[in-house]
Amino acid sequence: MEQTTKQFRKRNAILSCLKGTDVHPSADWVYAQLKSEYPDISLGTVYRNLALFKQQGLIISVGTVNGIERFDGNTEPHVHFICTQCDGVYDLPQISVPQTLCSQAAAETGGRIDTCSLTFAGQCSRCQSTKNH
Amino acid sequence: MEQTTKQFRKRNAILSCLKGTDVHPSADWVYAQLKSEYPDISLGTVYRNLALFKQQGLIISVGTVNGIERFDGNTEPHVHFICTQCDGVYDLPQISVPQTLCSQAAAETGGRIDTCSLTFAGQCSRCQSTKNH
DNA sequence: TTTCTGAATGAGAATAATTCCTATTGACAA
DNA sequence: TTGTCAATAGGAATTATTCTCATTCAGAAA
Repeated sequence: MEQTTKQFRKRNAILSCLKGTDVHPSADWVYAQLKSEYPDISLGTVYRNLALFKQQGLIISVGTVNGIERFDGNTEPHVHFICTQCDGVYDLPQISVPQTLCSQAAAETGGRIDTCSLTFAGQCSRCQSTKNH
Repeated sequence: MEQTTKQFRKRNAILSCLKGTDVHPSADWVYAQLKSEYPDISLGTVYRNLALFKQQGLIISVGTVNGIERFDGNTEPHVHFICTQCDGVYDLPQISVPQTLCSQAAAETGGRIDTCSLTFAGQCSRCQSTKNH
């Protein structure tokens, strides 16, 4: 962890925000969260640091949901579920991709495999139980 | 298949373009492909029909690669590999997601699951063999 | 202390993928 | 012929994201 001097206070706050939530937030969500504690934080700073963390492997991208990129502070391999109605992104911790699949993929491509992402999409239970008027 | 009257000529051409390629193209790629045969085709028409086909289930979205959405005319469940260097999207036809995983996912979410997407990312063999100067 | 250098940032401009708007055209039915 | 409706072209509008640049700050050097 970097120092907590004023120089890195916002950067650390952005990373902590990612690590401390399971909503798989967008850049704008992080920005809104930190706005109260850091009123002068800039959206550009959030984007800049998210790109940095992603490149450093401290966070991952879940992909885009409705045209907006979503991030995940949990870099352990795990499976996601996306609700196409409320745009919520959820973890499915009980499921994992068999290691054999990754090996087979590596063999089939003949190239190098860095990441693997398994994502289900549908309608979450909350949206299902909500009556659509 | 819809009629091949002039009314649907471009619409059909867009769908045929998707069905007849394995490059998992972007809207702009489709537009460029059809431009020679249909010089007055509009990019808006491509976007409009891609959205329509996606909604009708005639094509699927592979997700965004470098901020650009990529499509696939093959709607059969299959696995993808994305090269992060050349942005190429490839099929991995020898791999498939075990049906048990989908069942487990459905059980774990408690909601409804519509789609499942397994995607590997890395560097394709062609990019690997290309020397980076 | 003072000066220098480089990283981090805020603010806003710029970019670019995608969507929206409107007039036009064509197919078909009455 | 007339009316209606869907499909389209063309371009404007939107918006998530990136870029630019002046400023601030921390730490090293003098």
